[in-house]
Amino acid sequence: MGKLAPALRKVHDLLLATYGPQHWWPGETPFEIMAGTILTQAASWGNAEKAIANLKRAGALSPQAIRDLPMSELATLLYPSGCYNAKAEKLKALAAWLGNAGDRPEIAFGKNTATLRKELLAVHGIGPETADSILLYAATKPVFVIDTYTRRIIHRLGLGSRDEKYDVLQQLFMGNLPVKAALYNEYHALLVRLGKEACRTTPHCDRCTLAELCPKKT
DNA sequence: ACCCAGGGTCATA
DNA sequence: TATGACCATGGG
Repeated sequence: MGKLAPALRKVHDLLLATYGPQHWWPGETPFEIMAGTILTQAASWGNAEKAIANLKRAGALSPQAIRDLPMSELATLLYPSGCYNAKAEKLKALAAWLGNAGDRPEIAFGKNTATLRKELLAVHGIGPETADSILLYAATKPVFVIDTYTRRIIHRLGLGSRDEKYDVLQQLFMGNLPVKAALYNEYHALLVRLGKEACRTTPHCDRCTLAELCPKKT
């Protein structure tokens, strides 16, 4: 456990006391969660949800169905989430990868975390944040997800530079907190919740929930 | 009329 | 390794 363990715990506890449990990731099946991680890329969750609803309505929320759909029809279903042609390619790649495990995420998730992460990163459309979101929220692996909100908040708290590498930020959390999926799940969701509230619009944390923890402005 | 949203890929230097 | 264009819709 590193030196910043107390600070990071304090942030978590304050956020949890303020906002309560976030109940992430919304989604009824592992595959729905996996699809969601791709559809929400650079898109609001609301728009991603519309695309998921379209897939459900079309009976296309399964790897097999996505492989069978023509690209143009798949893209049409994804329209509300933006970047729909790019995302159609990404879902095709995800569905192809799941095919290697007999279309059963539980089988794929049986591999050790490091191996699984490498495989996910090799899939077109899956980068570090998406891979880790899948590992944490679909596979329930203890992996901390780093997103743009997290970067900003860590910087505001004076715990890291703005352009820190992904792996470094991830280690900041995983080296200072118990390695538990339930904790990482809630923590990341709370950081996103906070990011939506105030930490984006205020140059300093005056209006922010974490104001008491932030360095005071000079 | 911008800027951003629970990013990632690809081309270029 | 490190920027920048691009994907593209919808809400503030």
